[in-house]
Amino acid sequence: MNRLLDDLNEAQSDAVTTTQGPLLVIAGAGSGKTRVLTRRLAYLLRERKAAPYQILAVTFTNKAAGEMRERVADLLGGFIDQMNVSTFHSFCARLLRREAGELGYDSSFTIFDEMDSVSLVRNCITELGLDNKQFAPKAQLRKISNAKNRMTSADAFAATASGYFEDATARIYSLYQRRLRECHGMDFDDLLYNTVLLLRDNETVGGFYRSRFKYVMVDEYQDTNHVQYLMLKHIVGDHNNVCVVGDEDQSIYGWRGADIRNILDFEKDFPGARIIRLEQNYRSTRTILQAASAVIAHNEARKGKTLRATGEVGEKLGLLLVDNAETEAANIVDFIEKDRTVTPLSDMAVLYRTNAQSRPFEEQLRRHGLPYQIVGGIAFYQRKEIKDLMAYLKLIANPYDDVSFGRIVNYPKRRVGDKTTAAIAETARREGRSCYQIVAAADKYPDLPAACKRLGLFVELIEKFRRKAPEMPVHLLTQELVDDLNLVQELLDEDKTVGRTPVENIEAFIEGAAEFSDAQGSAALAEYLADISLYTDLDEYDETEEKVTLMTLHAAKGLEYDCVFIVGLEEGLFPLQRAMDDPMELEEERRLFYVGATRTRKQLVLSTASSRFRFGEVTSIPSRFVKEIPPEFLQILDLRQQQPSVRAYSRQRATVQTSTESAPDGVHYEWDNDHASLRPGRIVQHPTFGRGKIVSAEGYGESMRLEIMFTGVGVKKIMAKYARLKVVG
DNA sequence: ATTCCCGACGTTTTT
DNA sequence: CGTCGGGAAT
Repeated sequence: MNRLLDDLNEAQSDAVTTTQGPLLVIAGAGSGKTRVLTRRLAYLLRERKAAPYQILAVTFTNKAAGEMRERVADLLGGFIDQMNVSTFHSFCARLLRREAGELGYDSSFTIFDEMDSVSLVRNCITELGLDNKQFAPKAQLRKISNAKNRMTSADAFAATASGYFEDATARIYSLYQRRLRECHGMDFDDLLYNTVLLLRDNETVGGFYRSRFKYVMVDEYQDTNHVQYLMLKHIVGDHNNVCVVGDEDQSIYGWRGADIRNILDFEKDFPGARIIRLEQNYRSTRTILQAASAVIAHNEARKGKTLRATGEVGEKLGLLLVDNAETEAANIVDFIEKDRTVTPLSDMAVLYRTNAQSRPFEEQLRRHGLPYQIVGGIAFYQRKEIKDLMAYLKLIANPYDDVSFGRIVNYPKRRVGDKTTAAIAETARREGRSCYQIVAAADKYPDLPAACKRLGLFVELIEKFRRKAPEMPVHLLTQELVDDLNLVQELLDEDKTVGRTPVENIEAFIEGAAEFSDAQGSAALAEYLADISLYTDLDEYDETEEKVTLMTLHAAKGLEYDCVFIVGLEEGLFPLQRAMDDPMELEEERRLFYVGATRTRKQLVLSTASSRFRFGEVTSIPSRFVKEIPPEFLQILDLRQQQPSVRAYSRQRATVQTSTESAPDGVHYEWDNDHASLRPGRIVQHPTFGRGKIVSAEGYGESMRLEIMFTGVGVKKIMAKYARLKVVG
C-alpha cells in the first residue's frame, strides 16, 4: 500500500507513521535509524502533512544533513529544496543572519572559530592584567562555554561568582563578550545562545518560527546540551510535533555539555510522549553484538536495552598484543594488506582515541603503498594559510572584525609591529571604532605611530574588495585577492623546502568557493564565510573512496564498515587517564568503545601495546574494556617480542596459561600464529625446523600457506595454521 | 621590527 | 614529542 513502509519492521514503520505529538525513538546501534528518519520525512511530505519549508530536521553534522536531504529527494523525486535539514549551528547561523537586527548585530557578523575565540580570550586575560599561565585561555574559554550552554550570561555569571578565581573568570567572560560584540562576532556557543534569546524573548521572531515549523525532528538527541534543548522547546509550537531519535548508550559528548538527561527525561519534558524502541540490529554479527553488549553492560547509568541480532554468528574478535605503537601500526597494516583481497579498503577503518595516534599508521600505510584518508585531525580550514586568507575575507565582509585585522595587518609583512598595532587598538577603543576604521581614517588621528602610514596600500586593497564583494562571485573575489596579495609567491618564499602544499590548499580553497558560487548563484561573501566557519573535516569525508579510513572514535559515530580496528586499548589512553577516576567519565569512555565496536559489520580487531610513548616513556597495561569482553569471543594474537624466556616456556606448554604480568584478569594470552605479519621476507622461528625466512605466502588467515627457507633444512611448504611460528625479524 | 631560540606546557574527543 | 608563546638578540 505504501512503498515507504515496505521493507521496515513493525517498530520502524510505527516510528515513521507516528507523526503527531512528541515521539522519542530509542534507536540502538545498527537498528536502521537513518532509514527511519528519511522515510519519516518522506512520509510527512508524501502524506501532505506539511510543505517542505514547514519541516525542520536537525542532525549532528553537515554531512549527515546533506545525505538525509539526498535520500529524501531520492525517495520522493525532488521537491525538497525548501526543507530545513541542517545542524543546530548552521540553522542558528542562518536564523541569526536573518534576524541579526533584533539583537543589534548586522547580518554580516563574523563567526569565531575555536582558535579565534581562544586568542581573543588570551587578549582579554592580558588586558585585565591577569597572568595567562594562571588563567589558561583554553580553560577559561571552556568555563565561558559551559556558562553559555547553561544560558548563563556574563552578568548572571558575575552575580553568582565567589572567590578570586571565579571572580576573575567572570571578568574575563564579561570582557570577552564585550570584545566579541565590538567585533560584530559570535562564537559557536553564541549562535545557540542568541537563537534561544530570540526565540524565547522576542515575540515576533519566536512566534514566526513556531508557526512556521509544523514538524521538528532531531537526530542524535543523546548528544544535545541544555541550550539545544531550550532551543527545541522554544521552536516547537503548540502542535508539539517533535520527534527525537537517540541512544543513551551512544552518548559521547558529555565533555561538550551534552546532557544525557535530555533523552532520559524526554517524557517529562514533552508530556504525552510516545516511545518507540528500535532494538533489532541489522548491521553486525552476533559475536560482535554480544561482545559489545557485554562491555556496555558494565555501565550503571543506563536504562538497559537488548539489541537483537539478526546476522550470523561471525568470526571472533581479534586481539592483537604488540610491543609499541610502531609494531601496532605495522601489524595492523599487514593485516589490512592481506585482507584487502576480500574486503575493499573503503570498508576498513582504523579507530583511535586521540588524533595523535594516527601518525604511525600513516607512515606504515604509505610505506606499503596503501591509499588512506584521515578524517579530522588538522581541519582544512584551520591551516595557517587558509586562516590568513579567510581573515582577509572576513575583514572585507566585516570591517569591525579586529581579530581578523590583527591576524593580517602585518601579513604579508608590512613592517608593522606589536607597538603599532597596540596603539591602533588603543585608539580604536578610545574612539569606539574598530581597528580597521581607525587605520582607514589614519589622517584623522595624528598621534598614531608613523608606521601606520605603511598601511595605506592595505586599506586601499580592503576598500577595493569591499566595493567588489557585493557583485562578485566568491571564488573570483578570492582569486583576485590572492593575486593582489601575491600570496602564492609569499608562501613559496616562506617555505623554501617544501612550499607546495600551502599553495595547493589555497587552490583547493578557491575551488571550494567556486562550487559554492555555482550552487548559490549570487555573491554572498558573508554567507559563504558563515558556511565554511561551520564546516568540519568530517563533512567532506567520502566513504566510498577506495581508501582505508583513519579517524577518532568520535568521528566514527554513525558510520559503518566491514572491518574495524580499534587501536591503543590501554589504561590511560582508552580509557584516558583523566576519565579513570571519575565514574561518569569512565562510563562515557565505555560508551565510546561501544560506539566503535558497533561500527563493524563483520570483523573487529582490537590492539594493545605494552609500551607507548606519551610525553616520556610509559608502559601501559591493557584496557579494562578488553577485560570486559568474555574471553570466548576473543582470538588473541600475541606478537610481543619481550621476555623471550617466558614466551618460549608458555609456547612449549601450549596451554592456556594465566596471563602474563601485564594482562588484566580474565584475559588469557595464549600463543597463536602471527598471521598478520607473516609475509615474504620475514624471519620466523619454527619449533622443529628452527629459524627460516619466508619465501612466499598465499591465502590468508586460517588457510594461509607459506614457503619457508629454513637454514640447513631447505625450503618447506607449511600451513600457517598448524605451524607454531614466531616472527623474529 | 624581525628572527631565532628556548622553555614550558599539554593532549582527548568537535560544532 | 610537538607546538606555541614569550623573550632576547640583531
